[in-house]
Amino acid sequence: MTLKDIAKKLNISVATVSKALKDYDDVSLATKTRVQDYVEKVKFTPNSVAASLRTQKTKTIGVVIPELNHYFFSAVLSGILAEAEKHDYTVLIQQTHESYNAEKRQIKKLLFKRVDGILISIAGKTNDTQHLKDVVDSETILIQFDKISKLVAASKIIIDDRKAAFNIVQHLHQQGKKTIAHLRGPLLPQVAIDRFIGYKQALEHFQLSYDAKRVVVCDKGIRREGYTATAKLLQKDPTIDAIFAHTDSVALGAIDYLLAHDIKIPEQVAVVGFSNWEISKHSRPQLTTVNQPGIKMGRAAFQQFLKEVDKKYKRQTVEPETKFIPTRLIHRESS
Amino acid sequence: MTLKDIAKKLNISVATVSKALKDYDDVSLATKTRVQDYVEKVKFTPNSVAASLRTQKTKTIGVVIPELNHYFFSAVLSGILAEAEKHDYTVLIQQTHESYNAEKRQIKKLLFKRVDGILISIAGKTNDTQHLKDVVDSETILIQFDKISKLVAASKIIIDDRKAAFNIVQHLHQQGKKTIAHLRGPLLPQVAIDRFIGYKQALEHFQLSYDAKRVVVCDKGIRREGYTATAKLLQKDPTIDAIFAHTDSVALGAIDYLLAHDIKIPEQVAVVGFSNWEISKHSRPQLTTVNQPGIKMGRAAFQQFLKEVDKKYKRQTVEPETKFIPTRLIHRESS
DNA sequence: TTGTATGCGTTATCAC
DNA sequence: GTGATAACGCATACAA
Repeated sequence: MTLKDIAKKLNISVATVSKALKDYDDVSLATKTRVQDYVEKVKFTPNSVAASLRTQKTKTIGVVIPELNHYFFSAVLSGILAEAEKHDYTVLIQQTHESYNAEKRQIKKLLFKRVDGILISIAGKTNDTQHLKDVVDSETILIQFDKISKLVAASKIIIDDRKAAFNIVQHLHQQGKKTIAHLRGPLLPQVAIDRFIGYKQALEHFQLSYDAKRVVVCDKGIRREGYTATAKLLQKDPTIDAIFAHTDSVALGAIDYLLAHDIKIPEQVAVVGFSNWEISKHSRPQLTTVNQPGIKMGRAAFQQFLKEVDKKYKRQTVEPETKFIPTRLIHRESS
Repeated sequence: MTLKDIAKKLNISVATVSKALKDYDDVSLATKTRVQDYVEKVKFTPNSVAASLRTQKTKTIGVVIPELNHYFFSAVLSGILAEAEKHDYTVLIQQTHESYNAEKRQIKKLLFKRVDGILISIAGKTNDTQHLKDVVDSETILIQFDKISKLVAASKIIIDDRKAAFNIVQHLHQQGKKTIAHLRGPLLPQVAIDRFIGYKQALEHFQLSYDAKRVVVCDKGIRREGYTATAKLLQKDPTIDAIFAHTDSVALGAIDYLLAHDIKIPEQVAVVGFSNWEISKHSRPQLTTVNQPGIKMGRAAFQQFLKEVDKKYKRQTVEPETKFIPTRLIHRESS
C-alpha cells in the first residue's frame, strides 16, 4: 500500500494525500480528515525509505561504542535513546569491542546507511583518526563522547577526568592519607591520561610525594588485575595507605587482596574506584567511587547532535564544542 | 557523488557502474577494475537508502527490549549485534522501559523504517498483543526472545525456565534443604509463571511440602524487595531453610536480611538467585544462581531471523519454531 | 485548494 | 559486454 493506492481509492492526487498526511495547511480540513480516516482504517504505514531518499534525511543516527554489555556504556546508550525518541530519531547501534578495524568498518557502514549523525566513543586501540575525519568530510555530524580523540575537529562530551581524579586524592588527603598509589588505565586513551594527570597534580598541590613506583598500569580493567597490581604495589612500598584505581572492578580486585591479607579497609589502606558501576554498591565494604553519569552524557551527546544538525539545515556554520558533565565523589565504606 | 557522476567521469553507463560495483559476471574485468579503482580513489560511498527503495530490503533489523542498562539484555543485544554484523545487517534499537505504549509506538516506527525483521522481548505489562500481530500481518519477520507471548504466532527463543527452576529446587534438596521458599516475579510474564511452576513441580517430585505462604511476589525485582520479602517469609514460617529468588538482585536482598540477623548462609538458610548477573559473583557470599546465556540467546534469535528471511525470499512458507537455550546451575557459596 | 511533473540514487529488465 | 530505461514511494515547486 502506497500513497498512490490511497489517492486512487479516494479519487484525489498523490500530492494531496502526501500533504494531508503531513498536516499541511494548504489542504482543506475535509480532505484531510477523509485521508486520515482512511489511512487509520486500513492501517497504512508510510515508507520512510522513500521519504529519506527524497529529503536526503534519514532521521537516524549511528552510535558506536566499545562495549555494550557494560554498565556505563549501556547507560549512555540508554540516555541517547531516550533523547532520540523524544525528537523522533531512530538509533543504529554498533559495537567495536575496542577494535580499531571494527570501528573503521562500522563507520563506513553508517555512512553507507546515510545516518544524519554519528555519536562515538572511540576504541581503546584507535590512534589513527582518518576514519573520523572522513565522517566530518562527508558532512555527517560527528559527536564524540567519553573516549575521545583530541585530534578530531568534532564536539566532545566528556567528564572532567583530571578534576575528578584530583578530587579523589583530595578526599584521601582529607582522610589523613599520605602515600597514595594509583592503578592506572592503559597508556593511550585520553581518559586514562587525564586521570593520571589529575592524580599527579593533586599530589603536588597537597604536597604529597609522587613516585613512579606507586603507579601500576592495569590495562584490561578487570578485577584480577587489581589483585595482582596491589600485591606488586605493597611489595614495592609497604607504606602505601591508599589506592586510587582507575575503574571500579580494578578497585574491587585491590579490596580482594587487602581482605585476603587481613589489611584493614580503610584504616590501613583506603580504596577508591571510578565510575560508580552497579557492583560498587553491592560490594563489601561498599566502594567509594566517582559517579560517571552515563544517562546524562548520552542525553547531552544527542542534544549536541540535534543542535548541530539544526544549524546545518539552516546553513549556519557549526563550531565544535566541548561539554563537561559534572561528576561527584560518592563516599562509601572503603575510604 | 552518485553512480551517475562516476558513469559520466568514466564514460560508461550507470548500469555498468552498478554492476561493476556488485561484481556481476557480465561485465569485463577491465571495466570492473577501472570502476573499482576510481571508487576507491574518490572514496565513493553508495547510497543504501536508494538501494533499499529499489530492492525493498533494508538489511536492517529492529530490536525491542525492556531495559538496556541491564546485564542480561545488553548481553542479548551484544549477541544479536555480533551475528548481525557477520551477516551484513545493521540494528535499530528501541527500549520500552517495560511500557506497553512505548512498545506499540516503537514497533510502529520500526515498520515505518521498513526493517526486514523485528526481534523483541516484550514489556512486562504487555497483555494485548495486537501490535505484534500487526507485525506478522505486515509480512515483517518477528522473533520473540526471553519475555515472550504464547499468543503470538512467531518464533520464540527462550530458556527452559521450568526446568531451570526445577533444577534449583533439586539442588537445594540435595543440600538437605526441606522447606524451600520462593521469591517470585510479577504475575503476568511467562518467565515468572514458568519459574514458579518449575518450583512447584520440583517440590512435588521430591516430596517437599508446598505452601502458598512461602511464596512472595517481588515484582520490582530490586534488592530492597528481597530484604523485606525475606523478613515477611521468616516471620510467617521460621522453619524455612532455603530461598529461591527469581532474580539475582532479589537474592542479594535476601542475603542482606540474613546477614543483618546473623542467620548463617547457607547452613541455616541457603539462597539461590537467577540469571548470573555480574553482581552475583561480586557479592559475599558469592551467589549460587542459574546462568542465563544472553549472548547465545541473542545469536540464536538473529540466526532464527536469518533462516526465516531466507525462506521468505525463496517464497517458502515459514513455520514458527520454539528454541530453548540451555542453562546450568552455578554452585557458589550461598548454597 | 488541488493536481502535474520531476527527481532522489539505485537495481534490474531488456535491448543492442 | 554494455547501455537505455523504467521502476521503487515519496516530497515539493509550480501550474491550474
